[in-house]
Amino acid sequence: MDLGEVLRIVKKNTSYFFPEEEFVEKYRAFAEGRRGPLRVKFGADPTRPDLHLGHYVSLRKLKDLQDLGFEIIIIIGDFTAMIGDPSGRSKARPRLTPEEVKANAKTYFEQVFRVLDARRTRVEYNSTWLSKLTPQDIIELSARYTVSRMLERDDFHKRMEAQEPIYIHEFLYPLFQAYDSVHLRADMEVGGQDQVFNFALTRDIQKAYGQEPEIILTVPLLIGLDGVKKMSKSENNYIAFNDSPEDMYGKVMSIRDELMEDYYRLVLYYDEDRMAEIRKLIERDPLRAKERLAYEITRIFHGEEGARRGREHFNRVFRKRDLPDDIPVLRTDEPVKLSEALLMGGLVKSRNEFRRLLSQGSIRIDGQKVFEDKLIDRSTVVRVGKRRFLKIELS
RNA sequence: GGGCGGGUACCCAAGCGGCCAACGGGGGCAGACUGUAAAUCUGCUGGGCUUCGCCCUUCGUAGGUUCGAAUCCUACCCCGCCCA
Repeated sequence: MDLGEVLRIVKKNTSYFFPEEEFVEKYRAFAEGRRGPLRVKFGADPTRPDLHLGHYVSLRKLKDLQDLGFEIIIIIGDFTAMIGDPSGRSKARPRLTPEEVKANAKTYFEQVFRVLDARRTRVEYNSTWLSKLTPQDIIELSARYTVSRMLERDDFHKRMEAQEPIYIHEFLYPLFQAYDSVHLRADMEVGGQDQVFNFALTRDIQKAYGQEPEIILTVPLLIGLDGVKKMSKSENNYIAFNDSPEDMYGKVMSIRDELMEDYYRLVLYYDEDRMAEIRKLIERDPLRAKERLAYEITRIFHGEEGARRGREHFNRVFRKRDLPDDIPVLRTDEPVKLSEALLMGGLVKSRNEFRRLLSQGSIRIDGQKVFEDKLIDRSTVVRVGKRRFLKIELS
């Protein structure tokens, strides 16, 4: 494969790729057999094993690199998880026990290896080397960077201005992450756009340890379901790998129209020719464009069959306002009040919530709105709002 | 260590003796509309109830003053800023 083609693949959908000359040099050496494959580092956060489409953007990129013959190294940050990445956050995360880390890592890999080839992927836990660092080592490491440079980082800067606390150990996060790269002699690191600071710092640290600095490759952040913030678990605006086909399809349908283009490009990975086509479709027939997007994305994770199921469910439940084919059932042997049934079925959290919904006309029995707490004395289907259902079976 | 400011519901943030379950915004939920769980508009958003009124719990923690406190006092815990 010629260099131009390699660069085209590597640079596709990146927000930041730097420095290109260093990459070219390393790649040439690799292609000419003067060195082994480039070691590409990717950090995983074991506190949140539930992967979502935002992660998919990075993983898809890694897949390309893997297919170019590079060595993909996934770092399970079990040690750094005790600190918590300060990126975009204001609170430290809780510490995890080794057992929790192990369990999380397992679910994590189940998801990652739907995209990457497990046999060709190396996995490392950073506690392996970080827990062996002595206080002297840590002093040595932290002596390579200054406080003011650390404070340049956007997150810290904002927190300073907002007069929010910054704890000293939070400075250690980027330093330890950098040390991972030193330990592995990483040639390249992949991550989201929000990792640019950490990666840049890593380059400096590597140089300070007399190593060649890693090449930085970041992918754009995917905007989440709220249409504003980046997709993340803590914002609860994400589409997870493990969402059911119905949820996945529905969630994609719920993104705002303006986001479709991003999703086509970053998630479906369409190239420029197809994007031109898609832009026209979005313009002409946004609903069809979104249906296609929802179908294609669901298909990645659930196959053709799952995508069809998701679409079918959506059209039935939301467009036609019919009942889904899979409704939770509450069995009872004597008549119950509607409020009791919904409480037991978990459709409402409290009686007060029930009363509110009732007065707003959100509760339907067999399709008919009800406004009082009726006694249910026959088998029936209750719908709360658009999305909550309960079948009550009286025996 | 000293001085000052601050800790309010899921988040941000008003309130500063009774009209406070507590303004406003965000988020969430719901209704209308629609091309969808888009957009837009509207309502609701601690719990319980014998439901248009009542009871319980909540304003960092623990006590106290008062007929009555998120609002005043005391102690303690925590955060920010400045000085050292």
